Amino acid sequence: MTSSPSGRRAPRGSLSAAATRRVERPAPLRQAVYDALLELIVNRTLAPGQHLVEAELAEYLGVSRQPVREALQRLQTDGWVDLRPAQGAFVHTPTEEEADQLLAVRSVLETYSAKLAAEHATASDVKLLRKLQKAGEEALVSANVERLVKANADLHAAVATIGRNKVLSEMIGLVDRRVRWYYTPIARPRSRDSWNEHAELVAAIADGDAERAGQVMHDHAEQTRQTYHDRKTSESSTDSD
Amino acid sequence: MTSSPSGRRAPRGSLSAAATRRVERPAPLRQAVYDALLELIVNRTLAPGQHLVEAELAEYLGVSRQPVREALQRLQTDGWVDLRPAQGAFVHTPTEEEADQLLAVRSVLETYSAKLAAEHATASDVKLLRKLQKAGEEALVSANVERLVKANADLHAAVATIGRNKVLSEMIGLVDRRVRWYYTPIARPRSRDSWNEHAELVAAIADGDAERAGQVMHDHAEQTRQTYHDRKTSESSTDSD
DNA sequence: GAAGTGCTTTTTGCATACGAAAAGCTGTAT
DNA sequence: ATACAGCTTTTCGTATGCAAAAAGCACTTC
Repeated sequence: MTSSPSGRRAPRGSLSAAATRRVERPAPLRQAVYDALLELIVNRTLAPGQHLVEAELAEYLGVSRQPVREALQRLQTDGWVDLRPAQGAFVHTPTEEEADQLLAVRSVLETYSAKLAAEHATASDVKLLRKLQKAGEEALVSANVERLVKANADLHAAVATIGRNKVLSEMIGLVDRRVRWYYTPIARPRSRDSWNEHAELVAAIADGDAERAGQVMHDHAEQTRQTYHDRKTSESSTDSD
Repeated sequence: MTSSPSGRRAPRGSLSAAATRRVERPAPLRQAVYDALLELIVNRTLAPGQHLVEAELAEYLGVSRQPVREALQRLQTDGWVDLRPAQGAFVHTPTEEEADQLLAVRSVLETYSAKLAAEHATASDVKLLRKLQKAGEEALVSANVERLVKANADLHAAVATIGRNKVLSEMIGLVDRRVRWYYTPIARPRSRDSWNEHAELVAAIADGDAERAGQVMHDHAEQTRQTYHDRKTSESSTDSD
């Protein structure tokens, strides 16, 4: 589709090695803005419900309103901000109901993803999973929440990738990021159990046992969901920050 | 058109009846453009792979490039066009692989949706489903492909809505629309069986039998997927349009 | 003192303008 | 005749400008 050896591109001379690496694209500004804003939202610099004024963001980021607008629109379709017709963008405020719905969908998608992974995993795939598992265990020991969250995300992403279904991977990526956004503040308690379950999952995938992998992932996801609810319940009284 | 005799907006007095109906919003232009372009893509006026030039679309639709750009970006995140960094938008060309992946994801999501529907369905929900089922059967008799496709979409959308999971509903909406885009040209053959399966599904939901509803929906989706593959296989020789 | 009304300010939505990159074309040299 | 190089044209990406709508504020009135 893209590469025709003697085709229109490939200006002059024969380049071989550099062919694989896509020419350094000008880096679309809107993408950078999107990433920057997403980061600000995820790390709570921009609080839920906050009104985002295009001009302010533009000045803060040193760009014009245009790329900011475009980034905000994508942020909307991805569920990070709400774009009210003539009022602008507001950081999305997650409701308990929505969080639960996301966790439910995540459970379903991840379960299927685990099954696919078990069916497709090669030796090197398993090797990668074991490496990520190890990284997770180490992060667990270091008690570094941020590292732990990242390790968790990496493992799940790897499983999705191994499943060889790009559509599914992308969806899981979207859902997981939002779940993590809601969930990060309470990610600590369940870490030990969580990584034990991960180990089981990796084992099932290594065995190529799709049914078991699916079952383990399902239980894992439901555990996470349960933990979220427990937290929420005990939350009603504690009024931190 | 939006004229309210005593002022543009009810300030904070006591209005009761009109409170439910949101004041007619100015209808964001980008949304209209999005809908228009999506329509053009779905009905093949804009062919897969075609290069969409912003200026052309803008002139054709009688607007400036700005709303067109914004619409194109949303179309990208929804998977309808590919936005190449410095080259513009191209109507997405669905590959067989991607179609299958979408059908697989759809199967998983719809199965869960059916389970939820069975758990949540009220008497009036069932009534609605039966009405939609009837509409589908009638469309089947009329042999009107377009009507049939719409009836099918309506039923599935209704099931999703009854499941009371908005996140899931939206996802199903996105996936289904794309599946239908790929699938419409070959929607005919399986209609009869398809609606028999629908009837079974509605019955299971009416019984509140989540397990059975899920099973029926799963089989239904997999049948669709199978049909797609069969078509594709017999397609290699026939070279229509 | 409270409520309503009109005005001002702010902010979005859309349009236009300009610079830069990419693609295509033409001319020339081998 | 072919291939390369430079130029031209097209089209995107970003910035800026302008009008309309919404929110906020102060004033007036009861």
